[in-house]
Amino acid sequence: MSKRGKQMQAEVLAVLRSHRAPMSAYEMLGCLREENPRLAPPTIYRALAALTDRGSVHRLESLNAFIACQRDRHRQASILSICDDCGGVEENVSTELLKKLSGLVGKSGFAPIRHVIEIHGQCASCESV
Amino acid sequence: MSKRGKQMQAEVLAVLRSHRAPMSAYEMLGCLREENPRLAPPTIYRALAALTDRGSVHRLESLNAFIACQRDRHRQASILSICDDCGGVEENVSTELLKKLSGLVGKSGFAPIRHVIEIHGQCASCESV
DNA sequence: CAGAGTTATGTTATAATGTAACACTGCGGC
DNA sequence: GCCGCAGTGTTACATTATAACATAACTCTG
Repeated sequence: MSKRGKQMQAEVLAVLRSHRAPMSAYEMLGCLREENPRLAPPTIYRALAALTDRGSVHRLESLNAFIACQRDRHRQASILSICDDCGGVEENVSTELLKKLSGLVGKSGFAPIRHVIEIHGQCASCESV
Repeated sequence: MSKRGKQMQAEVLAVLRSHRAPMSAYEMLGCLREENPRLAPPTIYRALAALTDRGSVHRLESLNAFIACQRDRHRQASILSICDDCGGVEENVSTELLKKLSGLVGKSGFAPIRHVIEIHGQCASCESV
C-alpha cells in the first residue's frame, strides 16, 4: 500500500477518534473536505474498509455509521451498546457469549464468519435523567 | 388504521413470504408496481414500519433488507443467521442468550431496549459444497 | 346526514449512503 | 528509460430512505 493510502487512513481514524459518538462516512467527508475540498466518497470508503479490516474501526450496521475501536485491536467481534439518547457507544468483548451464539446457530449446521451484535438502549447517565 | 393501510401491509407481507431470501424495500416496490405502477417508496416503508413493529417482519440491519418472520409472532429479539452464499436466513430465539447479553452490557448501567443480532456465515447446505 | 376535525395515505421531490468503472500516478523490475 | 502493476483519484450513478405537503378516509357531534 502506498503512503497516500496509509495517510488517508490515518486522517480518517484521527477524525473518528476526535468524536466520541459514531460518525457517518459523509460526516467524515465533510470534516476532511475542510483540508482537501476535492475529496470524494470512494476515498473515504476505501480508507474505512481498510480500517475495519484491521479492526481499528467498527461499523455500526444499525446506524450506517462508524466508530474508532475503543479497546486494543482485537480480532473478536464486539458487542456494541448504543445509547439512543446521547449516541454514545460502549464496546464489550465476550468469548463466552460468542461461543454460545455459535453453538446455538451451529445446531442447524450453520458456520459463523462474522457476528453483528448491537444493542440499542440508554446508557447509565441518560437513563438517570 | 384504515383498510387501505392494512391491505398494503398484507400485500407487502405476501410478497416477502413468497421469497425465501431477504428482499430490499425497492425489490418489493418493483414487485408491487406490477399491480400498481404508481406505488411510491414511502408507502412501502410505512407498511414495513407497521409490520416490523408488529413483529411480522424483521429488518436485517447488516443487509438493509427485510424478511418475513419465520416463527410465530414473538416479542423477543431474533438471532438471525444469514448465509452469505445462498442468502437464506434462519431465525432463532434464545431468552437465555438475550439475558446474558443484557447482563453483560448492564454491568455499566446500560438499559437495553432493542437487540440486533445477525450472524453472517454459511448455512449447512452451502458449506458442504 | 352534514360538516368539522383528526388521522392516515398518496405524491413529489430530495436527502443520505454506497459503489462501478475507468483514468491517472508512481513505483518496481528489466 | 520504458513497461506493467498496484493502488489512488474522479466522475458518474445506483441504492436506500425520508421530509414535506396535498389529498382522502374515517369519526364524532349535533
